[in-house]
Amino acid sequence: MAEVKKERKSSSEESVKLFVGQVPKHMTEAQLLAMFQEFALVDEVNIIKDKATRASRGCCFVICPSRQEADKAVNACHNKKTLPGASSPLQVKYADGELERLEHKLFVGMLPKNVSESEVSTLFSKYGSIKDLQILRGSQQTSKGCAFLKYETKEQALAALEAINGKYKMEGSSVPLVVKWADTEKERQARKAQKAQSLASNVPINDSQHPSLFGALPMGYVPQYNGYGYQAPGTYGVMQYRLSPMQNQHGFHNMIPPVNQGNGLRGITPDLAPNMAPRSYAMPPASYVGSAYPAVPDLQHPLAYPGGIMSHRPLNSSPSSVPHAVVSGNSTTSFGTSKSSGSQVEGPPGANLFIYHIPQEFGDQELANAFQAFGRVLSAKVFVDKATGASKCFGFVSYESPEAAQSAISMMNGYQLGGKKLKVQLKRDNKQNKPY
DNA sequence: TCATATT
Repeated sequence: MAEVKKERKSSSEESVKLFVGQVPKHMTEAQLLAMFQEFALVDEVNIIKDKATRASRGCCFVICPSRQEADKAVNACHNKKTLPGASSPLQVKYADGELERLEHKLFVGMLPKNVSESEVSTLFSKYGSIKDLQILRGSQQTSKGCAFLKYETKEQALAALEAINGKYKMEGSSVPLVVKWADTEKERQARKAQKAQSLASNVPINDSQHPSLFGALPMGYVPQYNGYGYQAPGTYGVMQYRLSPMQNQHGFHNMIPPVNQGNGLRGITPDLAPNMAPRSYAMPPASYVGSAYPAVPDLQHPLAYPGGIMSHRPLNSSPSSVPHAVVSGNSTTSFGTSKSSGSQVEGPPGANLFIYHIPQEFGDQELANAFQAFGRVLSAKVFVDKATGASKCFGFVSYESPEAAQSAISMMNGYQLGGKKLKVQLKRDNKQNKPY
């Protein structure tokens, strides 16, 4: 019955969660706690673990009782200490969403374009002292009709949110203001990635695979995900249809291949239309298509390039979507059939490669396929941009043996693939000779 | 252009 006092500091309003990277996988929470407590008050350490294997993912959360203590930990440790076994210094920063939560930042939408900062300020000052306010503006300083706003306290922000959101119309406006908590950095990135994704996959692809997207719409209407980099007033992230003349003229309409205009022809898939491959790479002789290629590593053209067959979907290719050309034949070494999931398995010293100038559309699977002729591929990883999902065009391949790696280097280094020459070399090893 | 990982 009696009020239960907050039992844990770690769940209180003012506590701060830090994200810590470059944590050796063998370290325990107790060890980390002891280490961080040398620099700041710490309530708790949680190692972030793989959901399936429960193994450490090499990072953790640190809960500090206040922002001040959290800052002490950041200042003392971030980029300043390298733990034994780690390859680079500790990364210590506010966990995703913490800064936003701490700053109680509000988004205000549906502002009339002609209202000024001071008018907004006057309205919102009724609920507390405003620490920061900016109306978002375009290139000619024209208002975008929304603003970000910070109060001194969360209570003030909440009071304003509840009093104004959906209830208050500014002078001359027929719609009420929208007030909500600002998106976190992570939510923005997610939206950005989704946008990049739809641009990459919808626009250049022939519509036969996306009938639901365009089939029922009047010409000139394209689906948009919430257009802006922030909340569109009143939409809350829901798909909506907007007229987009720019995309109609230059983006979407002109991308439809002539053969598909006006005749309602569907079902021409990229697979059957080799002329629609986005780029032309040196293709293996036709007789090799359908077998694992190369069967013999010392061919002139050691690659089975999947171009024109699967390259439209590099980002979410899965073993089942990988066509014939690359997985059959002699491969006891097929990447897809061995353990390929989860964390990167590293081979013995000298068996791990760093590869640069990987074609943009290669994913992990394509990389593995390209290198499987030289030995069993333990893992293959192409690095991608976190926000956009686009390949960074470099990656790693690990073999069981250094001999395989050497063979791959001699065959593949300098090999021209998609306009650029691959650079294939042994991966650097940062933590080779660690002290006992 | 060398493993960046957010329970």
